[in-house]
Amino acid sequence: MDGTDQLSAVFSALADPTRRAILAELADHEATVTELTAPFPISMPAVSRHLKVLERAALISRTRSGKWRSSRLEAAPLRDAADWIERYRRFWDSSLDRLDVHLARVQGAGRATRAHDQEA
Amino acid sequence: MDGTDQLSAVFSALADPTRRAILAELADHEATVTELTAPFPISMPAVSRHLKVLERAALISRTRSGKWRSSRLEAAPLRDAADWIERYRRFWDSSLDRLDVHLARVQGAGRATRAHDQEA
DNA sequence: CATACATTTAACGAGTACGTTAAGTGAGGA
DNA sequence: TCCTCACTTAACGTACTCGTTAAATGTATG
Repeated sequence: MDGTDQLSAVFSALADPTRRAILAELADHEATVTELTAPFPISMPAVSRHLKVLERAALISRTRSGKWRSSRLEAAPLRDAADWIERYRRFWDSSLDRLDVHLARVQGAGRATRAHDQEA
Repeated sequence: MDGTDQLSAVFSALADPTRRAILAELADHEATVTELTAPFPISMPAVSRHLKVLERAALISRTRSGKWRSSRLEAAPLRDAADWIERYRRFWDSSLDRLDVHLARVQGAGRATRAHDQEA
């Protein structure tokens, strides 16, 4: 088994409430480490490490702008996570007549065919 | 922050490939611990612990049938996880004309209004 | 009752996660 | 150049994860 496959890294990153909150923040706007630290009762080094985890999971990208490092949301891995979970939709979505809508979206146009690991 | 909120427990449970594979197994059929152990190169106690993690995350329920304990998939928490991720769909779903389909499903009929923690 | 079978719990070890404070790096500004 | 600001890395403690093997536990069954 791989040390850390992509999907595991993503779910693992999402397992922390602070990191989820950081992603929520970044959904609104890019932000520097200082800005991201402000809302939380933890130190800047702690936030810096959270950002590193998110970066390793490819959930954010970072660019240097002079003295500041700006973090930007990268949602592609969330798509993979969503795709994985989607397989179980039928187990909670009681109205099966919605399946067509679901399939329409999953196989929907506007998205190129991507290779998916079959894993689980 | 909470010791372990529900969503964190779910994402944390999903972060392990073995546990994801167990869920995939249970999607096909209920299974005993022995049956669930067979496909994996780990000991039964290890699987037993994975099942405990999944149970704490409410992703499975278990019933005793004589000598055996059967595990059953409980997908409700996956719905919560999916709902959380869905908020970011617009960041990877470039074709915005699919938004209506998305909204149709998210707010779709057949699902009672549920309370959602606003958290992140 | 004794034995076997299914599963869990205990005890241990290595590795990782998450927080802290203190020290290091790198880019501007006086 | 020296100082400051933004951020990262180092060092540390505590706690949790994931695996192991060995010892319970609990439920048939001979």
